[in-house]
Amino acid sequence: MSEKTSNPSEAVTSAWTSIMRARERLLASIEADLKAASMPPLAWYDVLWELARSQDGKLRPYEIEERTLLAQYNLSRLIDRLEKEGLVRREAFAEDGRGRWVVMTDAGRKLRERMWAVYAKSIETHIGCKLAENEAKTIAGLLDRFL
Amino acid sequence: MSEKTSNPSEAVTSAWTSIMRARERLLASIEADLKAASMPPLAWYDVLWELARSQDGKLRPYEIEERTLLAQYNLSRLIDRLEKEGLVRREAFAEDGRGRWVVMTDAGRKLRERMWAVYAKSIETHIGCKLAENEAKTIAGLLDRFL
DNA sequence: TGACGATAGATGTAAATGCATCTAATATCG
DNA sequence: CGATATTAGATGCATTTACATCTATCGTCA
Repeated sequence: MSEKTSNPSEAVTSAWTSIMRARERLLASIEADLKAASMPPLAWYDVLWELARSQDGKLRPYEIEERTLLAQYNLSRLIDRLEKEGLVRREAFAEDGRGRWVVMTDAGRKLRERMWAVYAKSIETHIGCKLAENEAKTIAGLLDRFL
Repeated sequence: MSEKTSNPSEAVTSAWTSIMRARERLLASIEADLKAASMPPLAWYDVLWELARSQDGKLRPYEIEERTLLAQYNLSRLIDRLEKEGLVRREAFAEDGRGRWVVMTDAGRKLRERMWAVYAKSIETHIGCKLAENEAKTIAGLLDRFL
């Protein structure tokens, strides 16, 4: 009859708060490193990275949306900013008049690489240094259960 | 001589992206549940919870800041909103003219409890259901290394 | 075909956030 | 003591985000 859901255990609750806090702390550290290197925010990297790893350096907005988990309206405006900086450009999508391509420019590729140099070091410093290989795998394995 | 930091391993990088994505997804689900129940955002809960668990139901802003990882200027304005809703009130801190107390009101206590009913169920549904007890402990243990 | 609902993406407006800076009070140290 | 530095917290302003809605196009089905 009743939609009974038992309350979360102590361990589950503290797993959740650990996820929130770890992410908060780590993101702040990494963003700080990027900023210290005069780089744009991490969200820019995420989009550029999805484009870089795609087949032709171009994706539809909705594809980027799926891969980055950005909200549609946020992505739309993020693309505006990237475009304004010359890192991507929008092109028509012939097969569907509603669609667009987001195409990475050379400047976009270059910036992504420069960002990765900083970002990679930052990941290693803040995360890699504190985890054994198998621990990192454990984290990824368990957390991917939520995707 | 050189500040050599080796690049992060595949496993470390994917641990990081897993943290980001899991948090993103879970937070979105939980916030959606709260909103569906006409409740304020999770950040309100975090502050109210810190107040509720404190000795006298009151804390200094900087204490809340430390415990929630909110930025000082964000917290200051969040307290504005809470105060406007009658959930907390600011009081003078006698021992230091610069300081303030943030005092939880009865309405604040009540709301926190109502929020917890929703929040707890949400945690259990989205997280608890997908983790064994020892897995939850593993996550918390590993992620707390970053705090 | 043509009406209708669904989908891709953009956008106006309000709210929240980030950044820099400000005020007021306290601590430090010559 | 008095000048200076530091700390707690607030705030003006620009940027970003959330929410709702809009436009344009497409797919479906009578």
